Amino acid sequence: MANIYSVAKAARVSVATVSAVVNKSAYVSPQLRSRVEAAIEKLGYQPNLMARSLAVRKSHMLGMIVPDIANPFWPEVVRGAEDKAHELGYTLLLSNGDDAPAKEELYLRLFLAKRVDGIILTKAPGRPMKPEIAQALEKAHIPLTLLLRVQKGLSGDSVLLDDKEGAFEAVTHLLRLGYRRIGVIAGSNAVSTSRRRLEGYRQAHKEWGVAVDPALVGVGNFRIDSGYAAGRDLLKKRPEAIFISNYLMAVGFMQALRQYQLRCPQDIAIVTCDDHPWLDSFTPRLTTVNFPKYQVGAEAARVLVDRLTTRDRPIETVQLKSSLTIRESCGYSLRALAV
Amino acid sequence: MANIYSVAKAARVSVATVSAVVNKSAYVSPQLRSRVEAAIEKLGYQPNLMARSLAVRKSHMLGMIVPDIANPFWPEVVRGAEDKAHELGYTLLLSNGDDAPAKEELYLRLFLAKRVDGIILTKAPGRPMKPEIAQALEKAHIPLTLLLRVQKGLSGDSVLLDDKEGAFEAVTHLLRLGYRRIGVIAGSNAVSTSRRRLEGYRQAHKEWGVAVDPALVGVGNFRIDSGYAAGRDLLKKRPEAIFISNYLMAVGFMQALRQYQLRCPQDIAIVTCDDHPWLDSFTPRLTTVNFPKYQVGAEAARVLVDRLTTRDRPIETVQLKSSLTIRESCGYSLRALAV
DNA sequence: TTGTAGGCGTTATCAA
DNA sequence: TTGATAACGCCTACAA
Repeated sequence: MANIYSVAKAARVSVATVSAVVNKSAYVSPQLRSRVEAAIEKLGYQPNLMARSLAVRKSHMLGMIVPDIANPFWPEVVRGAEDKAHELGYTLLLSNGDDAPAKEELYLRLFLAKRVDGIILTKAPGRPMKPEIAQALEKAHIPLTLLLRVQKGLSGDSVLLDDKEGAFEAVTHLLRLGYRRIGVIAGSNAVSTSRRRLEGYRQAHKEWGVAVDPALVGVGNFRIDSGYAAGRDLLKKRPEAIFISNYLMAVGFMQALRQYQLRCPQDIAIVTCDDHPWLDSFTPRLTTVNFPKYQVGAEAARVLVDRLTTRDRPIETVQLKSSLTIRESCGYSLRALAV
Repeated sequence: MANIYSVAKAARVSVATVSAVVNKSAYVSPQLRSRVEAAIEKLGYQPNLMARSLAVRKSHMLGMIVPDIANPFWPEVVRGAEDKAHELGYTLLLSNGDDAPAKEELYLRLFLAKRVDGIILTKAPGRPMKPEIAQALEKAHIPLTLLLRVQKGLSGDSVLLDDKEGAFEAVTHLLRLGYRRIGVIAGSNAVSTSRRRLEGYRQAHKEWGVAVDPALVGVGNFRIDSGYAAGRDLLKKRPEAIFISNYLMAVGFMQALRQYQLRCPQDIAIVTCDDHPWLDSFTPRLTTVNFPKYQVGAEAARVLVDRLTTRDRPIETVQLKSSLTIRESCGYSLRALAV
């Protein structure tokens, strides 16, 4: 493939001149410029970005670790991040950490070796980041922006959701409809997101002066199986309503419901997290806490690139707002009169 | 960050020796080896993969263009491709082409500039690939593996689905249940996948000696809106059943159904393409043509890397098999006696 | 305004 | 067995 020397030769100029016209980094006389441009055209010259990165010591690549792109929560987030990254001139390197610290470390090391300029990380729960890795990141001046989850020991910019407020609204909605025995299926306690949603659940109860029955608090891991398992347990305790911390666990919960031949919302009301376009079309139509997924990803890329391009800026924490989308699964239509 | 010179100095050896131990590319005496290893450890040395790529003229990166990661069909495919790529020592560069030729060209050029070793492409419909780009790919020896869709003028390895057979099975299932006025919502005719699914639909009718009513053939673009629009039109023609070419259009169709206050499967039976774990949990439970999405992605990466590592191999075309997952939306339970 | 030359971090080819 | 040294393709002072 053509390189800068071949176009320089073809245009009868030096490589510096070619570089100048390619990067518009210096004035080049019209004659030379057009000769260079003609040569570029003729040879189909594409600057080698790897070589350029090596020279300028900037890869213009961003690493991103999400738990699992196959979990329907993430695609939109990734799409947002990718769109914004490209818009700003960066390429995204995507990895699935599976919430496993070992995998996360593997990918972090890969990012380090690839000399990405920055990293968007949704931290795996459990083991905190290895000091060696944290130091290497530090030494290489590779900034981290935390996505959704925070963890003590990890500092940096972050873009978060209003998990607590979202859960609070959701559970308040249920309380307002008259439900009192409200269960919850939370995610792992090791994840800040889960903890904050659980706090929201508790806070709502407190404000309404309703005691939380500990037997109605279930814990899962954000995957379908765990929603099913937690659902089987919880349903024995006869809750009137339930708040579920993400979509996949809600799917699992529905399986349990089906098995017990219970109907929603007649036998039990449901409010879940994460909205999806298709929820409108199937029954029961879920009432959900709707997080701005695309925007989360876009903001993460934006914040990270800001950090990269303007130095000495204070740490930035953006918190995006959720909104409650009310459909039938919360029993709204049945209970409306009770409001 | 430490480079090969600093570890060479720290270990009092030459860079060649360091390189040899890092890559195990030559015998190094135990003494020197351990000195080098100690230095690497101490300095936290990570070889710079960009520099290495420049030197060996291999980036170990694969470009991948999918229409839209936010369309729930793709995440699993991408996950499969990513897992396999990593397993084989490659990194995936993901881009969303939005089925827009202009975007596709943009990303193809980016891949070219980044010197990816190979490209997995789900071709956008419409305009064929620009000759200049095709030639550049050719000249740079960057192989293409086609994902799901073929297009005349584009050659190379490919991994495809048995679209026609899948659709044939689906529609045959409906015919077997006794439906005769069976509609279809196909994807764009410019996409080979759509055409083949439509062929399957026609073939099934032919084999059963049932004439296809042209008024029952709708066309969309794989997105929700188009499913809704096509649904509104089609429902006026009073089909007894319908076959829909992908999940998102099925979601749109359900909206139309809801608007007309029609029930599935009592008023109309539905079979769609693309299965998802959550389809089990919501009503109507869709009968679907289940494509092995993860495997599609994994195979694409595998085929591409095979092409990269063993030369002079014949073009490979892998075709993966679908299977019909029967639930209630096809009216199976209502019609079972009729079989 | 244009060109020369050194550096970015590796690998690979030869000598020694 | 080890070590110089020339690529790899580009950028960027610094000179002219």
